[in-house]
Amino acid sequence: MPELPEVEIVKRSLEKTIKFKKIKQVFIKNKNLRFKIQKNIPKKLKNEKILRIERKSKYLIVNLTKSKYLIIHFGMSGTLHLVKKNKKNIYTNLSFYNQQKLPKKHNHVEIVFNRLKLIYNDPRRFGFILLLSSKKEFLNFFKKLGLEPLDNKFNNKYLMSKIHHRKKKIKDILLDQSIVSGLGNIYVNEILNYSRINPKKLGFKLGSYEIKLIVKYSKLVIKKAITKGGSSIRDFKNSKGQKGSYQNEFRAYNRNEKKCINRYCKGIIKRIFISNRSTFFCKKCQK
DNA sequence: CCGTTAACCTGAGAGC
DNA sequence: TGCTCTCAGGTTAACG
Repeated sequence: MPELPEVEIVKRSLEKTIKFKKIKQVFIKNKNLRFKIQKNIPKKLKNEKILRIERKSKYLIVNLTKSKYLIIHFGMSGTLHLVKKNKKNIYTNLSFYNQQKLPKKHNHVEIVFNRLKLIYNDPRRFGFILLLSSKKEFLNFFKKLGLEPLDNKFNNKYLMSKIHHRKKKIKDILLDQSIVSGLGNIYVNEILNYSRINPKKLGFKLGSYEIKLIVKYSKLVIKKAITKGGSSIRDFKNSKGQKGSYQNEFRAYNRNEKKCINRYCKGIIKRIFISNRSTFFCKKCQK
């Protein structure tokens, strides 16, 4: 579900709430996520202190003492929730998805602190939680990831080198985490609309000017999305509490049959499918 | 090596 | 009300 900006928001929230806290206990209610949760996690995490919270593309990284890294990936439907203890389960929304009513049967993991509980909830179970126990394991796990859009090294030259020989559609290329990491379906749709590039266009057909636009707007869109607290979709009804607002800025995603917002363009956004994923674009200006 | 497709899951919403 | 169908913010194994 969450792409880079949403995970970044969760990361920042966790920094304010659980950083430097000591883990008292960990419960695994259901180990069957995308990967089976290692049995020894509760034992290994007990009494560990949280030193740092980091994020790498769409992965959340909880850095513990003794070079332990708890990796959380949210898949399509994973969210984290903080529960204040003792009082009758009052939820503090950290995920920015406003799940006021927490469907408890999908609470798979609970990390208990002194007065707080951190809960991993994931109906579809495409996400996972993994413990890496050394810097070496850590580096190995992430070695295949491409640069993130906001990395200074993510520039025209880098992207050109990754794209110029590819026969895949540019949308599929941008979703490939080994090329650019952190983008997902929403933001790729947005970036291509800003760049006025047809998502079906093949990589090797893109000119250097188009590559330049993609680099520019990848940075712009991701930056703005973080500023806006990410995108919260499909839960608009629950309007209390904090929630992201980038969904109000969408130009393409979820805007089937609506007017293209690009300047001087009066085209209509259409929905098509590319690699089985909803794709929104304007035929008139995205060439 | 490359590109494409199906598969992994549950729930919400639409249409009948 | 209930049934069936489609779709959902992701990733990757397997195939040609």
